[in-house]
Amino acid sequence: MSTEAERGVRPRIPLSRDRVLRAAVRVADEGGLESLTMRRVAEELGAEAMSLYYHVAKKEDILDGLVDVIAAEINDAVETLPEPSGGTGWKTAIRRRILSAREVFLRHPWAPGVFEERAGASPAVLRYYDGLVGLMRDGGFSYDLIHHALHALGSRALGFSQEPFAPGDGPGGPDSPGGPGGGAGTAAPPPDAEQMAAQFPHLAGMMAEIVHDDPDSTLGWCDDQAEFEFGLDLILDGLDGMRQRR
Amino acid sequence: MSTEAERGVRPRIPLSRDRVLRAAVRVADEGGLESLTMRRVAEELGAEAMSLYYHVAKKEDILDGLVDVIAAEINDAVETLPEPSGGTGWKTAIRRRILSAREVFLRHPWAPGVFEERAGASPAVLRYYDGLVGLMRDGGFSYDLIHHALHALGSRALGFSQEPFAPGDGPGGPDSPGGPGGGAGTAAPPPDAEQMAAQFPHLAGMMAEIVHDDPDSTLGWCDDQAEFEFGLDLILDGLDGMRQRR
DNA sequence: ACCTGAACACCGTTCAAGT
DNA sequence: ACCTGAACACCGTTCAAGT
Repeated sequence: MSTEAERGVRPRIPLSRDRVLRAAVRVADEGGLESLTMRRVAEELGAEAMSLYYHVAKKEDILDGLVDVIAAEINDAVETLPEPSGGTGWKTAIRRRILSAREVFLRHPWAPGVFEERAGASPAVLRYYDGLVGLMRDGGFSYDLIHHALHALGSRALGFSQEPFAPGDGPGGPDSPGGPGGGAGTAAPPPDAEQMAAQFPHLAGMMAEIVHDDPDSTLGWCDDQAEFEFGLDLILDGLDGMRQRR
Repeated sequence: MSTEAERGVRPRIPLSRDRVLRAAVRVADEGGLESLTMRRVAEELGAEAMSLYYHVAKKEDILDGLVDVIAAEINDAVETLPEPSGGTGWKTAIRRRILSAREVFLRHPWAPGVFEERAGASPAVLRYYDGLVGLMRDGGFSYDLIHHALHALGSRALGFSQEPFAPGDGPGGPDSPGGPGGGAGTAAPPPDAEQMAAQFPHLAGMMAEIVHDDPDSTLGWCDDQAEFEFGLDLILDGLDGMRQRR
């Protein structure tokens, strides 16, 4: 809510890499990734931007550290989960782990964007994946199939899906194209809601039915949690079939 | 390779939104997304950065336009594909479309990052999805299942997977943590190659077997194309089962 | 109508200087 | 050992001014 400086908490406590990273998480949680500047993080700590460079090498170092912090938060949540029993216990266990990891990402909506390209650098992420591999191994998977499985799950293994297209978003976006040209060059003029049915008949048909089936979902909202679980179970069930066929 | 200015192609041709976008694609293709600055795009056109603002509203407008340009390139490739025949023709058709789309992304490695958050604004992307929906509808899918399917496919529907963790990347990254603190706070010290086996036994076991099975893949490289197709087929096969069970 | 020079606010980062 | 002021190079963007 308010910075330490504003609260009058003078910088008695010395800075540290750890305090810098925790401050960075707070800044990103409040203002998103684009608000995460060296100056803003320093302000959060009641210090100057230049002081951060004594504890982190550069901004990218903070981003790497952020991945590690969030992955550690995931590991904390995941390692207190109950152990799998027999049968398809592997699937329940993996499912539970992934869904708890997802809860962490729901608390830090900026995190997927950072994980997307920096997950490989974090030991905590490796630890998380090590747990997944162990669970699948215990469930009777070959290492080869586990390897394919991790690729197939992609970011879903970590608990987020990052979908580029949300069916139900109207085209054109928040603001109109702007500029004098008008024509988008490669594209037709921005279609309004009615015109869309003509240009994208199948899409319009699908959306109409979805809205009809669930009137609560005004303007084409989707249940993210249900869709995430649908996709997850589709993949896990497919993998289970392959596991048994060996 | 060289800018128009360097080549001596004086800015006789007036600027336009279209030329700006095509120049932006060239800049991103050559230098990646971080090299895409207003000044650099202008330079590519032999103009000044300020001149761009007569044809685009702001930089975000360029990014939206970029999505549309690449999506149009995908549509061009995809709409010349042969029509599906009977049986599970829907699957072959969808598969072909997605794999051709993927080829476009291989030519523009920066594009997934932009699509990730801006795909909804592009009419060309809508057009692409409209095609997918039509194909699945013809294949006997309900709109409801198509809707789930698009969420389950996620970015794979567009032809890219954007995996946050590539099994085989060593931890620690290109450069060491830096800074005086040493300890990463939440994480153990950076494990070297041998120590990794102790800290991440399952991961190490998996990687050892993969490297053993395919000695060509020195240092844990994976066949991206094969993994993409594995995940894609896993999902498409699962969907086909659900389609038949209705 | 189309383009630009000068200028502004804001970045990340360096470095010599403070305590 | 730890922090900072001043400064630099580089962003996106505005605006009055040129043709």
